[in-house]
Order: sequence, then structure tokens, then C-alpha cells
Amino acid sequence: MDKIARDPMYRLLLDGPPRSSRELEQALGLSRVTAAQRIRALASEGLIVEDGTMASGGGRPARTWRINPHYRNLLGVDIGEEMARVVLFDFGCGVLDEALLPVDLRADPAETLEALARVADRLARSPKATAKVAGLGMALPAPIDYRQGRVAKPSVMHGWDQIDLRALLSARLGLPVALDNDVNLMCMAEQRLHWPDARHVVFIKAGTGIGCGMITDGHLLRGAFGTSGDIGHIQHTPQPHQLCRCGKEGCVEAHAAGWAIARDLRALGHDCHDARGVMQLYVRGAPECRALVNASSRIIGTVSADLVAVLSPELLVLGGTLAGAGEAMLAGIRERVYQRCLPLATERLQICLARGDARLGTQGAAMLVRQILTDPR
Amino acid sequence: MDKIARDPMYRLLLDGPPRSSRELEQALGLSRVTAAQRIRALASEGLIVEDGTMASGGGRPARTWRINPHYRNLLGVDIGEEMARVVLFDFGCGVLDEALLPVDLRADPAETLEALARVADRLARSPKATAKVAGLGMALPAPIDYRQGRVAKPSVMHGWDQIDLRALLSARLGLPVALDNDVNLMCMAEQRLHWPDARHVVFIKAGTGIGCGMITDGHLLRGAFGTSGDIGHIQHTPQPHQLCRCGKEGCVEAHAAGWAIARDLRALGHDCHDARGVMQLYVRGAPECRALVNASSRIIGTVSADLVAVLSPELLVLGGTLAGAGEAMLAGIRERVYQRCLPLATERLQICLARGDARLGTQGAAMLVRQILTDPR
DNA sequence: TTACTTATGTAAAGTGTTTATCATAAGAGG
DNA sequence: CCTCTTATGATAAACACTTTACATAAGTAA
Repeated sequence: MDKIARDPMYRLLLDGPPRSSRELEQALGLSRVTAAQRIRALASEGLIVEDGTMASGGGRPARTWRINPHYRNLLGVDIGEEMARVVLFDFGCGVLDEALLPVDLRADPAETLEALARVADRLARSPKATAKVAGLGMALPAPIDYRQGRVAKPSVMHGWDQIDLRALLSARLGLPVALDNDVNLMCMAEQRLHWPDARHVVFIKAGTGIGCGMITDGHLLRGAFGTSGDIGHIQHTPQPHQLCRCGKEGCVEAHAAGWAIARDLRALGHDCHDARGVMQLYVRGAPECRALVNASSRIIGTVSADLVAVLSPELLVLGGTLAGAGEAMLAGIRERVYQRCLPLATERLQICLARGDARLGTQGAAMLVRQILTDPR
Repeated sequence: MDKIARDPMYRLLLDGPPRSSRELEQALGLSRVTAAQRIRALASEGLIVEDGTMASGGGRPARTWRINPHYRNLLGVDIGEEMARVVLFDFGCGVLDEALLPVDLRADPAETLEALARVADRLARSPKATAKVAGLGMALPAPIDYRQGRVAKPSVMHGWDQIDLRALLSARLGLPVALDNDVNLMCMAEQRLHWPDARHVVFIKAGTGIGCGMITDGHLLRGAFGTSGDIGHIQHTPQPHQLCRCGKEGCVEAHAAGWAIARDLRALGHDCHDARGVMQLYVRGAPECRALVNASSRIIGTVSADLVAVLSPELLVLGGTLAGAGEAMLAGIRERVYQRCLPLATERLQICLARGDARLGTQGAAMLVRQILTDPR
């Protein structure tokens, strides 16, 4: 593991927009002399580069500095329930190259890992790479003990909790590796990249499964055991109870998740297996599908209302495959949130669709390993 | 406002147990020389005093240092829906003197404030006082914008949102004043004083109203608009909907709060007006009251289960007047939490009664103003 | 008692930061 | 063009903290 600057100034530029010398100085509470000195040091090592000049306010305009995206590259992996995505990023989380591969989470984890490692190796040597790869981050659809770097206790990833995932991958690839839950990472990437000023965010991922990530006071909320955000298995007692894949009845997932909608569509004679299939039917305009998606959005809205009442966020973002239904999903969520929450909590609340694309999970994964690599500890 | 040390070393001793020179040095990342020098400075100003010696580990035992509780005194005020409590604390939040006064939240806030100010003035000159009063903290049963120092938009405190509470009180008393929501402050005091090692805590206050406070990663969670923890007006669709005092139907409060139980007891012919009245009947063993309290505990348990699933705390504490029912309340909460949450979230979760007494709110208020007085900013 | 261990005090030398001062660069506005 | 404003660079003295080294204090274990 090669050394990368752990200077707080560099971290500030990694997380935020380009800044001038004066802004850096003020943000870090340094004197002008020290700030300038540290900027020089970072620039001479090639970690940061000049970005441009700010608008003049009547005097000499300030130069701004930004990170050098080509100082290192990063790999981000997002394992979904049917597909895995591997993306090669520059150090600013800009996309350089990408690969998809099918995965079967019920198969032997070792085989899946080896397949992933081969793809990662190939991407690291891609002609589109601009620098050495500094680390790999991985998003997984399971609760993760992200300090231990392993799956805590999976609902859909049978057998994955037995292995020391981080050590295994790190040894196989010769790279620092960091893991976390996919929803947490999507939440982090969405906030950092698209809503940098929001300090209290709830991110709801509605796809084949349902989960949420939370940012409070600018920090990702992982909970005491890394299992936070489990809204999929809250019971909200809808009229006829449905059996959930977790073994309980009446879970949110069993009524509103992609797999549940697909189940209901199959019962109506459609060929549909997951959230992606639901969206295919949805865009074709199948009325039964639209009705089921609308119902799902209202169930998700019910849970969202509880989250808003408890956490009082300024922003509620909907992501995941089902967010492809766009305003239709938002309408159901807004309906329930405004109906059930007190005006004080909703009058300044924004409810909207995620701005990030399908690479959000991989971006969050890359940001996580970058964060760990540059952490002063 | 007189100056009080803002040295991080002093804050560490304020928040935690007595520590030795070496422990302080390590906790703050200082060298031995600097730590000793700063300890000398704090001791010579009378801010800290020697506490004793640690057990010897084969060599000279280390001296430990603690804050000097008599350096300053603090006032804590907790305004309830029927009574206000004013407590004079030493700087370690030990109780020195105390007063209760009836309040009517529907009356003119100015009159209530003047009555409070007179009591505060009297306590500050109490013969039990050990030092000058450095500040006053106040806990209020309403959402508070704690930066602005005023009531955000009250449900039960009509008219209180019109006034700049902090400025008014501060001018009247000639003291720094800090405000926050009562449940937030109870949560903070309970965690800091009784569970200092717990970093993820949910505190549920079940009294005349119902609310919750949350500590995540050791920090009190206030949300974007200071309105977090509003579990009283979550709708959980119990069978026959009850009208809530907020104007909606089916709120948790309308079925489980002290005022709702009192309402049901009055319908059964009992003379009962608030949570305190409910507890009086409860300890006398009235069967209808026991049944209603049990039902309430299960409704609170349902909400608790959602909180546990979302936040993944290591500790769920029940406080407030209804917590006086003890194990009976816990039983209902545990029943629902273990029934509805995944084992991963509950296997290491503790569910218990608050250890703090009726002064918890005033203690939190005193801690808040102490925190602000010693904040380096 | 002596030997060993850990805690604490003091002084000198070195590192990094801050403050203060002076000089230069580069825009806006007249 | 000149003047005003803001940004930036260079330098030196003052300051805070760290490291190192040595001395002393106060326990335990033999």
C-alpha cells in the first residue's frame, strides 16, 4: 500500500469543490503562510493542480486548487443480486472504464470473487487507465461489519459471512480493499457528489430489495452493529399479510420491493423476475404494473414518513431500480409524507429522485476506499 | 459572561471520569511535557483538582485529576406540561438545591418566565450554593431551534414561539442561557451520566406526551430543523382510530401517551388528568389502568422496533413518567422489538429503564449550557 | 534493605505555526 | 493611464509543542 497524502487540506479538496488559498486557510484554521506552504508541498508532489481563477471582487482574482484526478486510479465494485458492476475511476471519481458481469449469490463465494478479481485485474490494466490503482472499494447487498471488512449476517448472500472478504481480496489483488453495504455507499455518493451542502439526508433504495442510508450532520450513520437502515423488514401491517423472504409476514419488502411486485406480476401471467423486469413492463405501460408500482410507492411513503418524523432530514432521495418510475414513485412518497408528518418537519424538506446513475454504488465504494487511504487516523 | 477554560483537556475531564496525566496525554495526542504543563495551568486556576491515585502496576502510582465541582455553579430548568423544576448544580452536575413551581403553558409566557426567573435568582443566592452561577440551561417540551435559542413551533406551548426566549432570559438574569428540547436533553444526560461507553442510544420518553432522543456515534441527533425524534405523531394504524391532540388520527400519542391513558381512565369513571395521575392509579393496582399501560407499552414497542431496525442502537432506554411502571413497560417493548426486528439488530441490544431520576431534564440542560460555555468554537 | 518499575519534573534543542511587515501581482473602475 | 482592491510571496521574530535526556518520587517484589 503506497502512501498517499493524509493532509487534511488534501481531504478537503477531495470531498469538496476547488478552493482558493484563502478558503483553504479559513476552512482549516491555518495561517496564510502555512496554508500557502502546504499548498506548495501538495502541488509539487502532483497531488493537486491549479483549477482556474475565481471571479474578481474588485481586486486580483484568487487562484483555485483542485485534486489532480490522475494522481491515482480507483476500482469500485457493486455486487447486485443479479449483476456485478466494476468501474475504474480516476481519483476524482470520474469514470474511466467499466465492466459488468453476471453473479449468482447462491453460488460458491470463492468462484464469484475470483471472477470479480479477474475483471478488476483487467480494468486496472485498461488502456483507459490514467494511473496506478490505489485501492478497491466494494458495495454488497448485505449488512457489513465494515471495520472487520466482512459480511455480518447476510439475508441474500448465503455463505458469504464465513470468509474474511477484505483480507482475501486484498491478498489476491495486492491492493487495499474496503467494504460496506451498498445502500450506505449509494447514500454517501449521492450526498457527496450531488448534494454537498445537505447535512441531513435520507436515501431510500427501492430495487429488488428495499433499504435506506442516512447521513446525519454530514456523517454516514452506520449504527452500533453496522446494520442500520433496515427499513425493508419493518412491519407496517398492510391489509392481507404477505410472506416475506426473511420468513416473517407483513414486511415492507413483501409488499413493495421489486421482488414482491415481480411475484404479483407473475401471478397475473407476466414474465417478470426482478426490479429490472418490473421497470421493463412499467415503461411499456402495462396497467397492472403501473398499479402495483403506485401501491409500492405509497407503502414506501408510509415508511418514509416515519423516517422524516424521526430524523428530520432536509432531503429525502429515492434511488434504486424502481426510482426509474420517476414522478410516479415520488408522488406516492410525497402523498404519505405530507399527509402524515407535521408541517414543521416537511415545510423545508425536499423529496426528489437520485441524481446519480447506475454507477452510484461503485462511486460510493471508490469514495470509501479513497477515504480510508487518505485518513490520518 | 465570564471566561471559563476552553481547553480540550478540561472538556475531557468535564465529560469523562478522572484521568491521570498519562491518560490525558494519550487521549489528546499531546506530549508528556505539554500535558503536564497544561495540567499545572488548569490546577493553578482552580479548574481541576487532584482526585486520588490509581492502583500501582509495579511502580509509582499515577495521580488522577478531576474537575473542581466548586469552580462554578449551574442552573438547570425543566419545564413540564404541569410543573417546572429548577435545580442548582455544581459544575460536575451534582445537585445542590432545588425548587418546583406549577406552570400553565397556556398562560402568558412572560408571566411564566418572570416566575421562573425569580426562582432562579433565589436559587443562585441559596445558602447551599458553592460558587457563582456560570449559566442557565432550559429544557422545554417543544421543538427548539437551539441555535436561535427559541421555540420553533410548539404543539403544547402556544404563544412561546413569538419571543426570543434566550435573549429575554439572558438579559433578565444576566447569565448565558441555552435551550433545547426536553427529550434531547434527557437523552444526553442519561447517556453521558449513566452509559458513557454507549455510542448509539435511543431514549424514549413516555410521559404525558411521547418523544424520543437519539445519540449516534456519541453525538446528539437534532436533525436539519431541530425537530427530530417526533415519534409521538407517527401513525401506526391501530384498530379503532383515536383523535390526537395534534388534530390527526391514529398517532402513537393518541393511543399510548399519558394523556391518552388518562382520557380512557376518565371514560371509565376514574379521576385522572395526566401521566402522573396514571401512575398513581397504576401503583394502587387498578386493573383497568394496568391493562391500558400494558397496551401502551406494546404500541411504544412497535415504534421502538422501527427505531431499532433503522438506527441499530446498542441501547434503548425508557424514561419519563410512564417508565415508573417499570418491568411492565419494558415487557411490552421487548416483546415487540424481539418479535419484529432481525436477530442481527437485537442480539447485542440492551433494553432498559433510565437510570436518571426526575432531574434528568435539568441535568441535561445544565450540561448543555456547560458545554456551550466551554466550547472552543 | 536493594533492584526494578512506573510516574513526574526540568531543561535544551528542534520542528512547525503564527504574526507582522514589506513587496509584488493582477484584476476593477475611473 | 492611475488608483483602489484583493491575492500572493518572502522573510524574520515570537510562540507552542515535541523530542530527548537526565533526575527524582513513590510504589512493588525479592
